[in-house]
Amino acid sequence: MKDLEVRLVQPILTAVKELFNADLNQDQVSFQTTRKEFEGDLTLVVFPFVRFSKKGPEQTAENIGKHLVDNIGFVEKFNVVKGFLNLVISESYWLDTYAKALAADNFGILEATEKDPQIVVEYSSPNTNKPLHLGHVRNNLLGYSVAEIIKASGKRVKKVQIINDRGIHICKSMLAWKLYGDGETPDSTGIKGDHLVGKYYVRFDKEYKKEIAQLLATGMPEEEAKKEAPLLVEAQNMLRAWEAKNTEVVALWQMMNSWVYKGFEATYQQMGVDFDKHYYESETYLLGKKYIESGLEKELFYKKDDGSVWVDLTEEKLDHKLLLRGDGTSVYMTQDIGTAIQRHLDFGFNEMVYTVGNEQDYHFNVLFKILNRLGYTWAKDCYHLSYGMVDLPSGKMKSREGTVVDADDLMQEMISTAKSISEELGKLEGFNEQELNSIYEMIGMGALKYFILKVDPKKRMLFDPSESIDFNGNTGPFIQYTHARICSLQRRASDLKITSSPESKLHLKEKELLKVLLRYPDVIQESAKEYSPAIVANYSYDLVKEYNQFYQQVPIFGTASEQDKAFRIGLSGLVGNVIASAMNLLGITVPERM
RNA sequence: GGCCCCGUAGCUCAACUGGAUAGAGUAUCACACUACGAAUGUGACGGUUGCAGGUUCGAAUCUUGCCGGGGUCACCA
Repeated sequence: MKDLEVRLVQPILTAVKELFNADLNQDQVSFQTTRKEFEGDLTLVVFPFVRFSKKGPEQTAENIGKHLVDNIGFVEKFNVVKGFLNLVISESYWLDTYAKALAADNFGILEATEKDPQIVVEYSSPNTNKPLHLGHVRNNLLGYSVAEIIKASGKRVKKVQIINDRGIHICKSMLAWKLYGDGETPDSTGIKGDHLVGKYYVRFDKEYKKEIAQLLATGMPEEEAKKEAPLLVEAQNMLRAWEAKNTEVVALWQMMNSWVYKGFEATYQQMGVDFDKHYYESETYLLGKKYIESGLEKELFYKKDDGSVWVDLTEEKLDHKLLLRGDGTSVYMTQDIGTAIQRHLDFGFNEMVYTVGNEQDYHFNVLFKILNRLGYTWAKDCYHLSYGMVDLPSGKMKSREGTVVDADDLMQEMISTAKSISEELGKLEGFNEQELNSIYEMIGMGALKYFILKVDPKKRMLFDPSESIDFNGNTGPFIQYTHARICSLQRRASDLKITSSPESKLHLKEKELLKVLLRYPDVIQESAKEYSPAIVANYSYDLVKEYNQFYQQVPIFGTASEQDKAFRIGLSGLVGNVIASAMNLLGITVPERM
């Protein structure tokens, strides 16, 4: 469609010039796809021209329409409804475009070369003190998928994450394990490493609360009790010992983190996400300091009497923000400044995308402003892909109240639900155990991924575990099912020795389908531009729906002529390829049978 | 309280960035399997796009004010 628009803009500008003697620029030309109830393929909105033509909208549209038909070969005819000029594009245009799509190796996907822009996409970035939960699932799926979509739009992409492997949170787990752990390990207990460490994080909180209660009973004020509780003091000591590189503490830290990494690796693998480079906070947390200090010398920042360093962003309508503590240690912002600069040194990126929840909108707003103030012109090329929280029917997820949905549990539950539904439907006969399991996994994970990715990232969304595996309607399994059916069709066609061919006449239903199909390249570009996998997801559903209608109404192996059969098989095959390709961008695998 | 995001059918989500009669699914009801896979398709029902103004040929979309929901304003990350 974009292709059509590009080819029409100039002729339209010329038409306006010749007919009404007005010079317009191409921004004033706006198209939309013709609504189904009208005849036509592309619609030009003529309202903007009315003031130049000094005629009514209908008359203006008539004039332009006639001019286009007379001058452009592929504009066959037109009709006018109010101020809308509906253009009918010639059949040969559609067939040519279709033939090109069919001949393309990977229709809609652009391969990046060394000359194309380099994009860094950060996502996941977990803490190492507890396992991943539903919120991380949305983060990972979004980040991975956006990276894949940007890649498909013809740019180079590096996927990175920063692992928050140090700090008070991991010390809490370490301390609790040391005190109450009895030497438990993932091997000795059979518990996944991240879950085991998470278990001691919870244990810490429990014991800590007990201590606070005891202190309160002695009459100590609550504020003080929270700070003075022996466990917390000891955890803080541990953090200091870690920073001082105490060998015992560092060894414990390394051991427990290694458990967590192994656990995360399994979760990432199940989710189907991966990374090109990991950054560790333990290695980067000191990086930002020198940049703050040099900024201080240039008087971009200021120092308070207690020695803390601040930036005044009131001119940018933001607040004052702390950059270095009074004791000279760094804060979250300091590290992010350092890491951003480091990444630019590593990759020389043209753009960097941070996939982080919208509770950090303010943080990233400030971060980019500071980078800009430090003189990094690429600060404007940093983008915060901010996504909304995932709600449960029971309300908000709260770790304290135990209403957190664990990522591993969730994925297993989706897969086993896929299994029970499939068994109930009595599908899937003639597969062996291994094949069955692989199909259940594809379906369960497909349902989960699609359910999350079809929603506009910036919107808060509701996740209902019981309703998420709906296999009807706008769902992953519905799309997978259509793909499996198309594969079946192709197998049969091959048995019947029908080869696909683009040579045919376009019947109405085929043309409708073709129009949707040929939008795919534009959809990828738009989705990449908007950082929204939802655009690809919703498009896939449109395509599948259109195909199912086509399938229901148009016989493929029946009474059709040989030529029509060949055409329909070719068309179906391309639909199948586009579905597989689009799902692949979302990290969803499509089975050939299910 | 200041700032930011969100509010669309009973429910879950769309709407090509200002365009035609706001669309899908789900739920409810009614149809269609001797069929290329019914995990499907067709139809009915369902709306003052939170409310009230403004901008213009035209507003769910831009703007102002209210109402409701969430987030954020840490020497936490």
